[in-house]
Amino acid sequence: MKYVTIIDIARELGISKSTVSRALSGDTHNVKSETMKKIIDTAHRMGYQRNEQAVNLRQQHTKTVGIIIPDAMTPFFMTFIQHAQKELKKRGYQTIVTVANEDYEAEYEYLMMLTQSRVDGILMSVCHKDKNIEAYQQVMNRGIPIVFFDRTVEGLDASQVRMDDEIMSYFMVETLIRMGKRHIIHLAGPSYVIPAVNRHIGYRQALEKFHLPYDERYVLEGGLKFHEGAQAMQNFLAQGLEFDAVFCFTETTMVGAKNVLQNMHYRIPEDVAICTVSGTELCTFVHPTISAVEQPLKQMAIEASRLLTQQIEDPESPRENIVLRGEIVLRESTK
Amino acid sequence: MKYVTIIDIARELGISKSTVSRALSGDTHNVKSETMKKIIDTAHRMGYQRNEQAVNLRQQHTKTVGIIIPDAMTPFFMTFIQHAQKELKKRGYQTIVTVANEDYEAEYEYLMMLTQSRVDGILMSVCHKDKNIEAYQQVMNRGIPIVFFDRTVEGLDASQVRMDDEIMSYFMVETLIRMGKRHIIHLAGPSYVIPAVNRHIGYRQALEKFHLPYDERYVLEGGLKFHEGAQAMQNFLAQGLEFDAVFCFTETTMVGAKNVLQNMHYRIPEDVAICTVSGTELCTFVHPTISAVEQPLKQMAIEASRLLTQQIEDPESPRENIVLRGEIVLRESTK
DNA sequence: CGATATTTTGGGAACGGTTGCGGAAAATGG
DNA sequence: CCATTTTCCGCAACCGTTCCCAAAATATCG
Repeated sequence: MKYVTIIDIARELGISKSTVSRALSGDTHNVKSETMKKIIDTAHRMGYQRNEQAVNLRQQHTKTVGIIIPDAMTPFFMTFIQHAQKELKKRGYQTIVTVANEDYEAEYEYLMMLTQSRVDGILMSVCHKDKNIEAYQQVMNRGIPIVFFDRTVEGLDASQVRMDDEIMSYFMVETLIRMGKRHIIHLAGPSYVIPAVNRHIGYRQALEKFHLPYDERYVLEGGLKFHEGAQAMQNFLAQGLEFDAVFCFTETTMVGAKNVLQNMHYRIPEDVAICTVSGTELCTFVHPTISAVEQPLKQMAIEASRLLTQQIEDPESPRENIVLRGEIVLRESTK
Repeated sequence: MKYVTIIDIARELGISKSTVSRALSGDTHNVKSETMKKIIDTAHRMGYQRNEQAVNLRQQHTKTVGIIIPDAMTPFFMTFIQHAQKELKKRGYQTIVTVANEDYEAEYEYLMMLTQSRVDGILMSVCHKDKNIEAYQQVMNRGIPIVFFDRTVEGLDASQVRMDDEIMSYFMVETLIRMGKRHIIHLAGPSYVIPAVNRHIGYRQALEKFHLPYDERYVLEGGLKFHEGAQAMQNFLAQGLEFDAVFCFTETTMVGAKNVLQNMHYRIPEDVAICTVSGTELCTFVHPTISAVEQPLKQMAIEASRLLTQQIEDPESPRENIVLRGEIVLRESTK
């Protein structure tokens, strides 16, 4: 019913809690190996588990980092988190992950909750590129480092890790064009998410490079969720415009759009090619499999974790803006 | 750089920290409203945030519950967690979620980590029905309640929440039979996960009820992961047996099997009907949409949270074994 | 107005660890 | 065998709160 403490162990052995503490933290230099063994044995026997709260209070750090993501349903974030947790653990940090669910007010609350729990640093992908910047700044001013990944933020003195979205989008669209596609829809994302705007830029640049007209009617605001992608596609279809390819800014809305197309009996890839940025394993689960720009998720997670722990351990360490190279994987949807 | 404490506030105002503490915890009965106002104002002005570690240490509880799930990639668990977090928050508890990744040794480690962090209770879906039972028992003996959901465990004096798997599976297979299907494959799960065995039972009962032969060759051990489902399907196909429907024990492996079928140009539902237990939104994302038994996820999360907090607050409160009713949703894959 | 009741405040011991400092005991050296 | 160094251990302060108890301030009443 009650947890055993070092005092219990000390009493059991008739020694002081200082010695017990030292032994349990492996201070071989200051406690006789014989005593050490005795202490460790009884600690084990009594089922001792260090009280993290007490240690944190005393040490003035928690050895845990908070992670805030906008969405838990996209495999992208979940995979990132798995990698980050692994890397962070390797570096001696626990993680608390929170999901803002695309709601920047919830994001703000989680941010406060995490600082209140005294996390040593925060890894985050933001809901909205400007809504909470003052809050981010405030947290950083208090000495809690934040590293942003993927859905980053502008004008803050913080480290960031992201993919080369413009370039990869450019290449993806170029691929479509070289396949002979001439009426390429861009299922874009909201203008308040930075990767969305970068991917839109890449799309536009590719069209320009190949002297194809840039037509606003072919740029769909597809939101972030499955049903928004579907809705956008339906709206486009209602206009009756000619098209032969869809370039999506992200996987989730791509699936929505794809479903609408298939329900209308468009054949993929015969009638219309589809591809997306930020594809994950999900692109191989659906039918047909989808060509995608894959993010170097693991590397992103590792770099972000490195940057964060580095800055936790040395607040003066320089901020870095890391842009990683994505990779195009062609599948059935663009045959 | 440093957090402000109640002592800083007390010093600023020339009063004692006791009074500040009382004011900040809203003890209107013991502090003059005037003083209260003054304290709250300066606390706000100085950017005070309560140190949770200190409070936890003092209060001997953390007001947080740990959640352990076997997998983060299945929408089922993610959705459950979202609901549980919401409900738990409503009841005044924070959550720490950990993902064991189908590895019971990792699960054990997370269990230890959570008790070390002194969570007040644990909500979990296990990796393996027997591997860690002594550990669960041990944790519960220490007075930390555990409530199991979905992938439950046998022979423990713990509350559990799950769906009526046998019955729903029975009905789903019955539906298939009534449609005229006579060679129904069961893509089963590992025998160490309880819902998998229950769903298998339901399948078998339906066959018996309708006097269809139960043939071991039609029961595929499909594992838990996408590729395992695909592999199992491929193995079955290699045997060249006749079949007209597939009843899957879970969504993830269903998608794997479905892809194999579609790659082999089986038409769904014309050539073969497909359906699954534990379907989520994902079943509406794929093409064609998939008939499924849907779990009352929200209700499961609410019940589990209620049971857990109840037991945290009153250790003597009786254990409950809640079996919730699932719902069959017919879609394109069984037309 | 003094006595008593009530409200409001302050002092200080916990909670469970860590750690600098000093002293006792043991080891080493001459 | 004594002086000196080294090893090992205990004392006590501290981290930021809460909360019991007593003291102080204020209100109530005959």
